[in-house]
Amino acid sequence: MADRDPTLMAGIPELIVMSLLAAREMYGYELARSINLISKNALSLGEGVLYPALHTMEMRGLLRSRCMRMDGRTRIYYRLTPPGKRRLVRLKANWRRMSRGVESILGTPIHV
Amino acid sequence: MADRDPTLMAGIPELIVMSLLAAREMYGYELARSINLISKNALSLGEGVLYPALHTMEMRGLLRSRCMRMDGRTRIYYRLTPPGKRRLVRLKANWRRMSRGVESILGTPIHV
DNA sequence: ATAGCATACCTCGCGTAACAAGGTATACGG
DNA sequence: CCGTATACCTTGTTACGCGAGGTATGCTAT
Repeated sequence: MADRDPTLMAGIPELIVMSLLAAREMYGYELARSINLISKNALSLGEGVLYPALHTMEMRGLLRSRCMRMDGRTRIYYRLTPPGKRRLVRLKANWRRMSRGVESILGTPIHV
Repeated sequence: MADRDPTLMAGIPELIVMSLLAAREMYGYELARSINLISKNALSLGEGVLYPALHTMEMRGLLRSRCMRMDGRTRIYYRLTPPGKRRLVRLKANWRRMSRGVESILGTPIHV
């Protein structure tokens, strides 16, 4: 369980969210802004993608959330669980693998 | 038309098929084998993905097909049309962009 | 001959993920 | 007290990727 590889190339939202959460606890809105910021707008997770993704991941036991009041704001912070960390390792490896695969084809002017 | 960016990160089948066809005319089965071969099995397009994709792309005017008899085999060869070439340029740029975006996040142990 | 395998094409139906659009509520500055 | 930014959420649609299955032909070995 929590061990499937859905579509080989989709699931980037899951990958980048987990990757950010590996560094530190963050809340939804913050994740959305960080993704835009760090990737220089190459990536952009709409809230209609982000929030459902967070809920699904939590339901699958990959994330844990806790409600906190900070700066007069109620926020839901998420962090990785151990299964989530394990899954992140696998997702990262899959990404690199398939990314290299795509590059190998893009950079093949003359092929066999 | 023939100008949409579907899901930001899906459409890899379309990208790699067009990328191969940019080099030379190929037929479906050959594409499937080439993708496995060149990517060293990092990528694998099942026929349930490949053939529908080819049909869709042809319907959208990105590919043209012609039936040929070769080596006692009937094959359907596909090649890029001018709109297809233009679209390939865009898809490639999108791929690089989003690929770099993902890497920027994966490689961010300490972030802002 | 003929069985079996590789080649070569195809379709149907499912699950699910990405997305847009819309909705609620609170804090804060002017 | 109004607008904007923050912060969360859901619903409905779409379409993509995929597995499973189906057809037909040519080659090779028995």
